[in-house]
Amino acid sequence: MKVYNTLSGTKEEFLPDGSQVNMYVCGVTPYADCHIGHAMSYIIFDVIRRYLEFKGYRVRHVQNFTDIDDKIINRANALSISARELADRYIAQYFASMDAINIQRAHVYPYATQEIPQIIEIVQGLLKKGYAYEAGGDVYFRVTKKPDYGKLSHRHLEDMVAGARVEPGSGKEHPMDFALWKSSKPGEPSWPSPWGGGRPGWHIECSAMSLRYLGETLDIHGGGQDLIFPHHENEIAQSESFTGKPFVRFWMHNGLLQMGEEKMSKSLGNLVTVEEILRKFTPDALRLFVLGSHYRGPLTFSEAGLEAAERGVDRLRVAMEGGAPGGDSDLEATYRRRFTEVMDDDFNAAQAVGALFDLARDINRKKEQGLGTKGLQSLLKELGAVLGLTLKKLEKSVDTQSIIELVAEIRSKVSSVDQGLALEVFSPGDIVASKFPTTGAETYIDLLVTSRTRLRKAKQFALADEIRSGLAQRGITLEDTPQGTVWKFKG
RNA sequence: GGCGGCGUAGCCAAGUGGCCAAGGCGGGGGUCUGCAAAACCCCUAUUCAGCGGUUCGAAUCCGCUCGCCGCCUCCA
Repeated sequence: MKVYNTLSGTKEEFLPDGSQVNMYVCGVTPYADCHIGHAMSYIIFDVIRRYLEFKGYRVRHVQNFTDIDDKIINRANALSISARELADRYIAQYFASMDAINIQRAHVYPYATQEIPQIIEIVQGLLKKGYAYEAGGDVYFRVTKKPDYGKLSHRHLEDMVAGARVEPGSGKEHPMDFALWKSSKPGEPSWPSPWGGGRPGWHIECSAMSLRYLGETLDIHGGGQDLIFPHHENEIAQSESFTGKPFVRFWMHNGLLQMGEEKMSKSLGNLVTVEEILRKFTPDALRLFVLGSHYRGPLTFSEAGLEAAERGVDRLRVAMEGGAPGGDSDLEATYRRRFTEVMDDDFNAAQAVGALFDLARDINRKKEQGLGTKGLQSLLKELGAVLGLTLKKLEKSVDTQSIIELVAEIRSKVSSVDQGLALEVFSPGDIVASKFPTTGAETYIDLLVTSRTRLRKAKQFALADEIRSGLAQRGITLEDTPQGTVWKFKG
């Protein structure tokens, strides 16, 4: 399979050492709710991992939490809680959001604050080799000592220095030198070190964690494109200077989520949280929205786009319903091959999704023809799962009370039309059931559906249609099939 | 100033030298249905921002022009 490598700027043949793939994905700084940009990135790397596993690789996935930095300290101070408390709160929130959108958990989630000894060891090693220097309790990386500094982001030191926004740090030898260790100010969280009390710089934790949990050379290191510079560039500088080995075989970066004309970012304050999205759309719809475009390209957030994705995923859900035993091994093999071919080409999930829609059409076609569909349906389920789609039926909550009101309304209308019909439509047992509002809404919906069927048999179509439209207003759709009427929640 | 990306049907979007330019949403027609819904069938880009060039052949390669965006500062 081919995978695009940011380092080379081309697609390369993906050949890990053995059957194991070591994958490190940059995690979050837990100081705020997860937004859909995070969702996009982690959905993408979730699919990459799921596909590698589908291909038979054993993936070891490590993802960090940067649980100490300026933003955490500032936010914690503003809320008058400890940095630890704040980080723990948002780490819990991170897991809740990601679990909700069916992201597989990494095997290890190291915390920056729990890797201090490893970090200090690396900083000491870099000092010893002359790649770093101390300046007043801070330790900086000496970028001029690394001749290929800039190789990931494809820039040169001279160009960067020429840029307007580079400000020389007080004790820095070179404006692009970056902190490995920062001395702490009074009142800030602090860890003892050979250079005095302080805390790690932003980039060093990833070098320490990946080295400890995955070894000197990673197969895949991923994150958003916004991390290419300076974060990942600096990680390379640190890690390779320390170990003398190549740090990463494949650098993978996802495109960024855009909000209309501008990007979504914390500083612009135009964030949409995962929680907000899930109030309106299903996790599958969010996934389909993300996977509909290429992972390296930008994605523009839009409610209309998510609505389209919701309708689309509903087609896949419908294809999973019903069906008869039987298979079509040729067709199954064709789809499996098509799916694999496009995913082998740098995880072209958009093409894979296209294959799933065609597969769904073939399933529905066979259903119409009365042919066996179970084989194709289990394939759709399997390939959908590789993309992290659950294809679960929509489950929404309904207002039981409003359904009961509809029952009462319909009953009075039926009896005003024909007393005898009323008795027939709502049998005594039905009416007894309706006197107990503690019963779930399903009971009443079923009651209405049954009554509607009887009304239709009696050619009372106006009343039957009132039941249908009444339920529709309450978020429930009816479908009359040869096997009878089924109801479902509206998408 | 440096680096990188984008511009494909009403909308989203795949496609990087050659079968009819994926797929989704939307729209139109039809089948089914008491009517619907869902599903299925057919239609919805002779054309890929514009202009030149390379080639037997380009949306795909090269050049220029126009428009848009990201990174270079915390960010997935």
